[in-house]
Amino acid sequence: MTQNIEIEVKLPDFELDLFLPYLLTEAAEKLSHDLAAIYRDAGLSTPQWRVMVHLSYSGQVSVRDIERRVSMEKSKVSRAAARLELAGLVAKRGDPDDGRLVALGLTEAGRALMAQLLPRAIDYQRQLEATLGADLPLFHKALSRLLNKEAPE
Amino acid sequence: MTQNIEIEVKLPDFELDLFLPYLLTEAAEKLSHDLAAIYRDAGLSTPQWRVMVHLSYSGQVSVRDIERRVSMEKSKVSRAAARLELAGLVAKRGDPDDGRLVALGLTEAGRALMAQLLPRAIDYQRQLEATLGADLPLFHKALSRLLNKEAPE
DNA sequence: GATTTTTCGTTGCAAATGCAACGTGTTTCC
DNA sequence: GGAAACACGTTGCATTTGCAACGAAAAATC
Repeated sequence: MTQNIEIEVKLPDFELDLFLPYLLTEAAEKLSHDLAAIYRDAGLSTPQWRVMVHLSYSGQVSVRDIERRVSMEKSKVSRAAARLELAGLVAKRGDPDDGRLVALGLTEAGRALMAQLLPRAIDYQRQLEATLGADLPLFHKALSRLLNKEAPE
Repeated sequence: MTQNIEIEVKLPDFELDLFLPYLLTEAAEKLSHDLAAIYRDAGLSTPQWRVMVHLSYSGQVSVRDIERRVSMEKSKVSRAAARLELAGLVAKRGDPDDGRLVALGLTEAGRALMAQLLPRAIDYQRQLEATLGADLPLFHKALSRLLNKEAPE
């Protein structure tokens, strides 16, 4: 007859406050949330904002280009672009050379909107850089190391 | 009679690759994605994982506690907890002192699972720390500065 | 040059999300 | 002690999301 022994499994110590995936997520969500105040009044969602930003400093661009550059699902890009077109901020044409591609570009209204929003985003970036001060280059270096690190296993 | 002059709105230069909200989001998503490989096989979603982690180093805890501590919507916590209970990983009791509160805690099965998963998460953290090397303390400092920075406006 | 493969963008669908509203229980205030 | 205000956790609902599947178009293969 075996005894019924209650074994309390011992868990390793774990400091959530030092856990980098958690910390980074927190920081990213905070910055994105604060930034969103800039474009939300203009009726833009976050995916729409990202598309607009990309179109602001690129010329004619396909959905696939944005997908790769901003790492957004192509369906997300597609839907964001559709709404931006409805709002008159983005023009969507077929690429004359390749019938599969769509050529996205800002309309004049889109450029006018971004001419208002981008300076505010740049200003926010300046504030963040000021917050980091002299540590900024090192912070960038650290981020790019994390981004380029290959996945484990 | 006014001339119809096409004015191309000039947009300010904008380097997405240096934009901190974007960079942080990228890095956070990458780390979270890589980490998810550890708990996804166990059938845990990300919200469920977060709840499990919190319960691993706290005792009996209410939904509100988790909401505040891990900054997850209470509905998200509630639904994650409901599924964890169904899976037998979490026990949900009413708090005897306060009838509104729910007392969440790991079951033995839950502790056993986390005893498997936590070391792997800790190992992943060690890899990240190794990647950052001597810059780790400064990186932490930078992150906490960004997190504590008050929102503009 | 016809056929198979691949690429691109959209859409259908199931699941997840955020928010408000609700029921229940507790605290506050008179 | 009763009424109003508040806190907690769940649920309903509209919206968003990710993924797979699809049709159209181009590339690759033979």
